[in-house]
Amino acid sequence: MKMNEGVEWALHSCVNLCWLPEQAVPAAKLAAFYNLPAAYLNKQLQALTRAGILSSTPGPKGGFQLARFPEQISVLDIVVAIDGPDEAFRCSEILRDGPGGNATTDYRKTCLISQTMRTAELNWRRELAAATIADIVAKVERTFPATPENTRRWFEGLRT
Amino acid sequence: MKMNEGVEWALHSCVNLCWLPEQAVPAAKLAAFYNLPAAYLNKQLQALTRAGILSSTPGPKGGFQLARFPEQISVLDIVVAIDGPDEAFRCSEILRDGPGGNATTDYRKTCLISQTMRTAELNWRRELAAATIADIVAKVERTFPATPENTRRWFEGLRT
DNA sequence: GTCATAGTACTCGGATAATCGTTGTCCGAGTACGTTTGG
DNA sequence: CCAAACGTACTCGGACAACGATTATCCGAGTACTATGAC
Repeated sequence: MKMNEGVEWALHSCVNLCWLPEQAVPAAKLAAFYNLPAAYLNKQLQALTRAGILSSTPGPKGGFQLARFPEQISVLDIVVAIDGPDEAFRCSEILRDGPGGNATTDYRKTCLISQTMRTAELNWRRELAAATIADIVAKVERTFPATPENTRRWFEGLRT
Repeated sequence: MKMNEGVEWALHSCVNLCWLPEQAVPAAKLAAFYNLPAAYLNKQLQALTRAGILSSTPGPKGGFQLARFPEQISVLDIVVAIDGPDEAFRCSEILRDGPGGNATTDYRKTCLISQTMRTAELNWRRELAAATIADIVAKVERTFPATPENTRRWFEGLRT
């Protein structure tokens, strides 16, 4: 079980975009900040755009920027946008193929093993849905007060 | 993010083994119960054996059986045995490659994004660690009282 | 001097390979049982 | 009749392929800016 690596990149990029409001940042610059492969990060940002988390503008002075307020972007939103909506544990309803299996019943709901795995994963999703980008940004600014200004300056410096 | 499919098979097989105590059940029979590929299920049962969850005996009248009491086998134990111990979200510490990155600090602990993902996943693990095979068996017996006897009879019938 | 126009550089976007992990299969090592053979 | 040895069938165990998803890369469509030339 391995989550798509792009989730980490997307989360960090969204946090950085919070500190660069009112401007579009190209994928190449966001990638250069962490020395990431630019083309691949671009692919992830495209997924965020399709999900309505970012908005993109092509051409010179173009790039990506947040499409919503940070308070309205949950960590789960980004995970789903990059990693897909499917659950990790997928009940294949093997009880149906066993003796006494019924073709009509939905074993995803009746099977107690499925229920156990499902509720655990649902709570995981709930926790990630409660955490917003704004929360993370606030914690970073409280823990490392210099980070926002440093980040802003780094991107400004690259701009020249 | 997709969990190994064998986890579901392993969980169901362990529950079935609870109803067949004092005897070794070969992988082929456990697979036939759900029409699963026998050789591949065997592979998963091997992993459970390596983890100390099952004990195996080769030769005629051989097979697998629980190595511990069902109360001492958590769902997490089985997940870890089959799917591996690695976490789904793996912080690659990209902050180190960014400006102001330090080579000595452990960003898995300081990075707030990593913390958020980590605690959510830790809670997920905690929940699965609290659920034992005995719990699931008890719930099944309470919800479907006929299942244990039916299962036992099915395996006995195949034995002839 | 001013405006229109052509050119250029830059950006996203999707289509296209390479790599890794999961899925699936196979054959060999070892064990217990049944059978046979000698005493 | 009894016991020991042999052969056979069955099981796990790990090594070996096939498939699919993730990872990575590249080129084309479109846009805004810039430079140039005509009026």
